[in-house]
Amino acid sequence: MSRVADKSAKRDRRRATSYDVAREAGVSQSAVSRVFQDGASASKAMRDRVLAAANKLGYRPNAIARGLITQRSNMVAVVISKLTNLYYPEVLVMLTQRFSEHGIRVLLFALDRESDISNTIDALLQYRVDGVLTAAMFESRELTAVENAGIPIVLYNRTARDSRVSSVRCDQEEGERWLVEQLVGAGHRSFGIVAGPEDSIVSIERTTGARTELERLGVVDITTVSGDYGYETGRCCFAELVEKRGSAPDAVIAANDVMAIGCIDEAREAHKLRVPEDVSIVGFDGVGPARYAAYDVTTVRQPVHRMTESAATMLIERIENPELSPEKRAFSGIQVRGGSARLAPE
Amino acid sequence: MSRVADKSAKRDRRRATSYDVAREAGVSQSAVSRVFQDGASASKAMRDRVLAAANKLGYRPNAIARGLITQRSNMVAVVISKLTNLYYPEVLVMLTQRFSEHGIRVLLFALDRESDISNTIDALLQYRVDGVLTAAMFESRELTAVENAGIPIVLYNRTARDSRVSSVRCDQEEGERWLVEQLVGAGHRSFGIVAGPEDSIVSIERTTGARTELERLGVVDITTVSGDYGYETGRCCFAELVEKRGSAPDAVIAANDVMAIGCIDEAREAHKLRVPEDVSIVGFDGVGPARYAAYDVTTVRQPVHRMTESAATMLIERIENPELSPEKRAFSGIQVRGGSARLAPE
DNA sequence: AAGCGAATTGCATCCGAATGCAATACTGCC
DNA sequence: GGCAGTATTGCATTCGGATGCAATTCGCTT
Repeated sequence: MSRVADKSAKRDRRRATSYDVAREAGVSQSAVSRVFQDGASASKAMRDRVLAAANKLGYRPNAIARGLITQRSNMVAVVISKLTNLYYPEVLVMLTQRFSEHGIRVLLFALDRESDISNTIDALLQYRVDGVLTAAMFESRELTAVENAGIPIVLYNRTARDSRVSSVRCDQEEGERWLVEQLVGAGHRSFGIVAGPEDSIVSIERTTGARTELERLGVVDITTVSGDYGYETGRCCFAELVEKRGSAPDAVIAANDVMAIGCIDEAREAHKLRVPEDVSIVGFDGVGPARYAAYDVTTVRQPVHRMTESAATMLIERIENPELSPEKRAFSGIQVRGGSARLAPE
Repeated sequence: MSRVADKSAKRDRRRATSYDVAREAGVSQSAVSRVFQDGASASKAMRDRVLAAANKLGYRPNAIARGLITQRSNMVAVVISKLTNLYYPEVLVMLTQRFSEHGIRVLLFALDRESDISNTIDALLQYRVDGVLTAAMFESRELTAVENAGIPIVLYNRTARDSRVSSVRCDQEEGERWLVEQLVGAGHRSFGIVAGPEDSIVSIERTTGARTELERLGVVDITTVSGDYGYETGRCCFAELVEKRGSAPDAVIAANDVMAIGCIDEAREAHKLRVPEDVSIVGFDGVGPARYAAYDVTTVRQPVHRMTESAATMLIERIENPELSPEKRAFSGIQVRGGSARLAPE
């Protein structure tokens, strides 16, 4: 009795397989398999019978089993790190949708500590993902591990010294050049730079981009401090800048919008400065809060939509044709002339 | 010649299997399999030889094949919808980390249109996920489909009429009661309510919670408008409120922080009102921007950390023991007395 | 009605790892 | 030294669907 109950419970739990459907429809398992494929040949009669049976049993092809035999899991790994900018959620949602339009699922990996990365690589290799899209830092060694496995990889907003790797990025240097030109053109002569975490490549690109351009234009009064991309550190950084220099600089260039917002608040609240009259503050990214009326940050917006579109497409192309050579795409940011800075007249 | 080249290229591409390792180590495939499991018996000598061979060949067990035979994919589906609040990214990252601590991977599904949901269900059933955690709306029919497949499911911030389903949520009604008490206690008598999208359960809970409590306290002057959780509509909603009523209400209760921020900006900029002197504005969620000095929103913060922890744990427990009965947990929000509203003295 | 090519269908095998069972090796004990 | 008892190891099978090949059926021509 208990055995019977067990068995029936088990049957309820067990999902219908192609064999079950085949039996139900009185055809072979291959036939069922073919009906659930695109290019396979199957007569209308067959198709109808199989679909009816499948429907009756609630059959769905097992993607795991299919992946085993076809050597395609139809999954890609998307790797993000915790520290990444506020705007990544958008990126994530957009990417997921792009992939899903192509029948590809996203296996998400979020790492907070550096040490996690090797575990992460291990996991994604075990799951035989068809491709990897990463917005987190990969060392050359890690890239090699993924490449050796023959898995295409696309870097999002990071570039590898290793030139064999495809990447999509926003041209941070170009964006910073524009910001600097505008600020210098408006007469600012002393500058504060608020960098992000030291191991953030994006931050490095932005701050060195800004510094290089400042120096090219003959600006010598530059003070640099660094935060962690967060609001609180934005405030601290502004305070630190003032303390270091004895007074506020003419302009502050923050490595992202959130820190720029922190700077604006700190300037206004703690230092009674007017923005932009007393101090100009600019950011980078073009995230939502940068548009809030209280801040209206002058910034460079990343063309997130086109970037994710591009990244997904590049990865899919390389999954379908692994011989495709690497490609690096850089997108120009969108210049946003907000009210948080005095700029050169247009 | 070309055949040889092909073959070698193919071998490079093909990943080492347990058979390859077995051959290399001069043992059986079963032995390799056992070495890569936890509770299996294997002598030290065997283990060493196998690990050496595995290491040499860069072998990693194929999670897909393993999943097929063990009937456990070690993946859970996390479903989010595009419209969801700004704070979901945190949720997503935290969840992913919780699961990954248990060796469970996250398959991400993002839906923007309602119609997507049936495709999504289909996809997650095909991938034989071990569990489903959803922050998007599931109709009773969809819940049934998942349950019939014997897959445990946990709802995040939604409750199903269907009481057989586990869920984790923030007690929205309680939060709204507190906000309303505070506002009424401080003497506010006319209220505007800014609701979210009409199909958002969270919004419905919040606004009816607020309205019920207002009515209980004898407040009759209530005007309701609705937006889409975004900043822009927050601004529009405030304008709409003023237009509808002919003047601003004493207080505005927004369904989330972002719209509250929109209201604050609109009140200040377009209507030259002081916040909170002329109008009090409160939100819900406790997202990052709510803390920015320019807004300092009075709100109820969701205990995201505990909620995600709880949700992940509940799902994992039910994966490991499917007989476990459903459980609903409600967490109290954290009261944040910001500067955007006049409140009753503590 | 016979004949021919194309479309369908079934058979058998494969993907890569897990596992019950049986065979073997090893341990300690008398 | 012999034997019971335990720990290792290998064999064979299994998970669920895809696919090359051969057998069969169908449609159409003459």
